[in-house]
Amino acid sequence: MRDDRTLSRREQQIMDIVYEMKEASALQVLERLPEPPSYSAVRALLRVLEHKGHLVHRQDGPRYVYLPRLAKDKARRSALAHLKRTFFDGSAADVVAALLDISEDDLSEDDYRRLTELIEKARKEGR
Amino acid sequence: MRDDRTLSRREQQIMDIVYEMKEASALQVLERLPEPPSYSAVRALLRVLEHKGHLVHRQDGPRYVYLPRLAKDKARRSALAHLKRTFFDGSAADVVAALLDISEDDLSEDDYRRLTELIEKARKEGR
DNA sequence: ACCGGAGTGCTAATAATTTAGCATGCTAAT
DNA sequence: ATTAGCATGCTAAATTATTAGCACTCCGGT
Repeated sequence: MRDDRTLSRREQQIMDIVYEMKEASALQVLERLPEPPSYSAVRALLRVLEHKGHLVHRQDGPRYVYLPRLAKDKARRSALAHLKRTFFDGSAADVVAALLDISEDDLSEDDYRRLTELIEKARKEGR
Repeated sequence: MRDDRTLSRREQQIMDIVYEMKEASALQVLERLPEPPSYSAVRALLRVLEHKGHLVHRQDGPRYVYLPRLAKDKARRSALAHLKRTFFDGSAADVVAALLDISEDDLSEDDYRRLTELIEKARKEGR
């Protein structure tokens, strides 16, 4: 294990799954891994991720259920900031444009209203 | 090299750098890598990434300059879609909320106007 | 004509990741 | 009280990734 902050390929895949599911057992992770390895391989990785401080577990009956150690909120921001910088030259507006583009289908009238409100609110607070 | 689609840790780091810079020589990548390896290690990775189809290079005088093979637009969408799903339960509105939150400082009055327009436009087209 | 410097590709060693398998413990059902 | 099932931890082997170093080429300056 070279580094505690950056993740190996499998580690990254597993963290994504756990973030998406909020929490997951070894079996649930296994089921969602592309080119899934053995069950025990998954468990080993989960243990490593916990050791590195990315996950914590709680006992759920007989088994461990893992969840991200970092508050969802922080993880979100950090991932979003990284994406914004890496792919969008740091432009929030460009992110929104792309977002609308890929989201058309699942945005309701209410969603649009909410978005507009969010922006209005930020605009007022922002100064 | 196990897989052409998923990236190893270093490969991921390098791709991020190239995306952010639009294009980069081996030396430029090296300068930006955390815990930088040798120059020749970086060159080897760049060659691998090209072989895998993630980068292409063009000759720039005596040296190679690498750039992403995938159109920026596609790469953006794909990365954004992944983030939206992984961290935001697929909710575009939640992404925007977080985005505004981390972007306050660098949004001008004009930016806010542009954002509102984008949303208006999408709303009209979306139905 | 001969460096020196800066680029390339390639290769082989090293380091890290990823994996399977085994020993063990607990629980519930026969 | 055995057994089957499913969980755990651990370890060692196999696979991948990462790296440094060498051989070579090209160019510009002495």
